[in-house]
Amino acid sequence: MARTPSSFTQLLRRPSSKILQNPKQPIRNIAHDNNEDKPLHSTDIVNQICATIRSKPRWENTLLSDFPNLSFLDSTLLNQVFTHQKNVLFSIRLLHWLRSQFGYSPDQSTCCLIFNSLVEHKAANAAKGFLELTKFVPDQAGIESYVRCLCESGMVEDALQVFDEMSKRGVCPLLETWNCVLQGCVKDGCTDVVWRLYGEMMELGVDVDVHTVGCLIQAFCLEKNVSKGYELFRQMLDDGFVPNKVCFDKLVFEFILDRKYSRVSALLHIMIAKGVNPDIYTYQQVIHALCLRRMQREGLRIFNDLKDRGYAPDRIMYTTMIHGLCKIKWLGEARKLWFEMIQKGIKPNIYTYNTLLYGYFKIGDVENALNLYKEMQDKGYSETLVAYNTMISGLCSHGRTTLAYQLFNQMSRNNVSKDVVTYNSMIRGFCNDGKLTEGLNLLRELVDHGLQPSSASYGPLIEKLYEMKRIDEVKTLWNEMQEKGVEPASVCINDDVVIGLSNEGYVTAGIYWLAYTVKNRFIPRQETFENLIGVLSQKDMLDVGQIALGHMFKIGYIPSFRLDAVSLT
DNA sequence: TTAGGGTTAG
Repeated sequence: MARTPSSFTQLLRRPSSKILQNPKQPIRNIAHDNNEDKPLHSTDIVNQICATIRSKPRWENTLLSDFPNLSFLDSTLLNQVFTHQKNVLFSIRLLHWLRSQFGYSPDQSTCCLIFNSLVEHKAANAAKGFLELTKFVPDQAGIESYVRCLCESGMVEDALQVFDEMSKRGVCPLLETWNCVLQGCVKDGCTDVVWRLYGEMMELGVDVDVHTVGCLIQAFCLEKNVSKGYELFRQMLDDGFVPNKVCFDKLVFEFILDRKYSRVSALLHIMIAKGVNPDIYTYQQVIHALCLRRMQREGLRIFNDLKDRGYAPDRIMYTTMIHGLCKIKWLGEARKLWFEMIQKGIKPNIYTYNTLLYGYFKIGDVENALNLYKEMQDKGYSETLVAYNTMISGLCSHGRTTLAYQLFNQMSRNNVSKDVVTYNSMIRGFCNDGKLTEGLNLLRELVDHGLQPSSASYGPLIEKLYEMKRIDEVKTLWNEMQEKGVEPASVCINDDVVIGLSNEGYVTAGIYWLAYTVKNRFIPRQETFENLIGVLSQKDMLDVGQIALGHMFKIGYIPSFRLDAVSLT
């Protein structure tokens, strides 16, 4: 059985022609869906009204004069117009126009017609707005379609609200609807809701199916409880069911993250045996997971192997591989793939550009990064949150704080909202430049904007203030951090500063750090532990010292000092 | 022809 990542492609056969194509289908544009179905009770007038609405951009200004003798409140006529008018967004516009012109409010049958059409066309937002506007109450089937429509459009919170109301009224939804909501929750990463809903299903005695269990497997994967997910997966197979392909892919991904390569091989074998062939989605996940585990070399081998076997990597596959290579600073290989994809006719998109931009900064090639950013500006890719964040962080890492701050200020002018990453990057930049006041101001601004600060918001400021011996200010910041429940992640908060603060009498810092370390079972340096225990011992905080010592033993560190010397026994 | 996959700090 294959057990190493690079042998994962051994089972591959040449892909069928459909796999060679980009599997993404173009999204149907409802704004151009002009199927000329015959109206139910066809009249020329209906056709003319619809044609006018479709062809005149500002028909609202002329519709009355275009049809001077028409009674726009004739409900038979309106129903025909709404039926014939296939473009749901135009229907909504017409509805608003009729309201403002004549105070029109649609009757039950018209509401039903428009609402069903909106839901059918997956216009979730418009459907929501329509319900709010008209106070229309759809029938049971309508509500269920609406819930599914909301889920499929990613509006899971709205869907849950309607869904929960439905259960409160004692109505048991269709299995299809349950599954759709479960899937939506999985997509949103809300596993707690998945378990709650599944519990309700059990209580109501709903017969679940492959899709339901598929969602549970995915939920286990999301919670990093892959062994539980796999158990359920095996159980399904034993019962004679074949789980969704997504489950296979997610399990493969998680097993690679867990470095359980024999499990991955087993899964790939099962897939083929069950007629669920691994495809570029599967291998994209394989490469992504390998790169996350710093196994880019293996990932690249698989990537090339796939090409040799006739698979055509798509844009996402290229982006994933390029990103992996950028992360380990293999910019030469990354650029090779960048040009290769262009040569194959795949244009880099906003993700690919951001990735390469990150790569240039990673190796400190600011010049090429700036050139690429110019290209992004030309393509209209530059004014997004991630592009700005990549630029600001990259520029700050290489001493170009002033330019970074210019971009930072440009964001508000261009109506791009900043997030905690934007602020943290800029704070770090200012601190590196010794511009503490500016950094502190940004921390205030971050909080004022209602964003939740993280340890990376405080870390650089605390470190710099400590370096400058402004201990009182450090204490204030530390307290604020603790009050906001921000954990002192070791990548952001320097251990030596924590111990130093404890040593200077501010033991709170050490205790908070210790609680975080023990809770998350982190493995800090032995030296940090010993220093902390030393401080605690001097301060007669033996109980806390015991906790530190206990955790230290658990990790496997053997204290280099004599225990009786710190009077902890 | 179900959809599912990719980008930013420390």
